Amino acid sequence: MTKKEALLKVAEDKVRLGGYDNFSFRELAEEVGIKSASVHYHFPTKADLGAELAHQYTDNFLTALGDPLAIQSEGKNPIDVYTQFFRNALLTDNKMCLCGLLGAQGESLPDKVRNEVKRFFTKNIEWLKEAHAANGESDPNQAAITTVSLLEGAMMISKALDDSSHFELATQ
Amino acid sequence: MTKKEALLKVAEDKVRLGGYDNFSFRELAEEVGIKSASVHYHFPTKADLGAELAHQYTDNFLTALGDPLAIQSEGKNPIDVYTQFFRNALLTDNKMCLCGLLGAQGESLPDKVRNEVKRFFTKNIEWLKEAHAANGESDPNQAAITTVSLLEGAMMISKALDDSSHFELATQ
DNA sequence: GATAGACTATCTACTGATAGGTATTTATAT
DNA sequence: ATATAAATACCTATCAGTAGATAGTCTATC
Repeated sequence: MTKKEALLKVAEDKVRLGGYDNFSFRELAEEVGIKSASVHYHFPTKADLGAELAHQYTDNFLTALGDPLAIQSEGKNPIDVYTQFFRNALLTDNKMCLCGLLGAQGESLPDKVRNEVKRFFTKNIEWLKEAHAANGESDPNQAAITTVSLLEGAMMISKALDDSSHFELATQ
Repeated sequence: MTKKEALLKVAEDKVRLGGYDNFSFRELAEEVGIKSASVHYHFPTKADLGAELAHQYTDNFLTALGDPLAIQSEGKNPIDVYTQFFRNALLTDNKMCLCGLLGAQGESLPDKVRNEVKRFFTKNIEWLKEAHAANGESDPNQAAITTVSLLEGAMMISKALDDSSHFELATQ
């Protein structure tokens, strides 16, 4: 893993725990074993780092999800698969969705970062629309927005109350 | 309005826009017309301010909501009333729910603040359980958690995409 | 004269950012 | 093949700005 990759990894953990302000160049540098000035070589500004982090997070998530139609053709319900990805993020990582937290902070973020967060949700809703359409939902758009809202909200409540059984109840 | 009340009001706006780190004693002082050192007279530490803010927010919200059974006896569905309060918070204030944002940031907050956020959600779920029970729901607890999850999530998505029509769709 | 609510002045710690230097590797031109 | 140029990835040193917090002082009110 390159230093740059390591920086993004450490930053992701910190942002998912406490938001955009929950990491500093000095902390990242220290955990990775370089100096804070060197972080600026890889990411000119903090906004650049945040934007690249959200962009990569989005791409990784969508790649891992795969294609909703392909999932369905394997006999699985794509909505269940989607839900399972959120459950894993909460239970395995024990952390919030990166873009959920950043989305809530939206108005205080640099434009660059906010745009990447928007991209995350736009692409997620597109994916869910396809999935709900494939399931024969009468209003795939509404179903998509409801699904992502419920999952992000259930994550938030679980983190707030520090009890992931709430996620299970809300997604049954 | 006392200076202390004014401080809490300014702090609430800032937290609801960007989270716990989105205000400083200096900013609050300036907007209220006192010096930052004087803020420490009213709130010894930032954690004290944050905790009192969340506590008051919770009390104000529950008081405004009223009693679910009383609402029902007026011929209204308490869940619709609850939803309307969230809608107002989003549309009128154009801001996130204070405890939604703080809840997502949970792990990076001082214990004092986190406990007040927990209190908000615990009390909200209690209220919703009563409301769903009054509505004859078979599993009021699950319904309560689902309701608050969906509303908080819909708020988050609306703020992230800067489009409150998502809230309307998700809550239909 | 005691208390409340402000003040001035100051502290230490940390923030993101910049300028400029040092190896090391890679690419290009002679 | 060798000299030169350029890009890579780090470094030291430092900056101005801001953070939360404290000690001690003043003043008005009760």
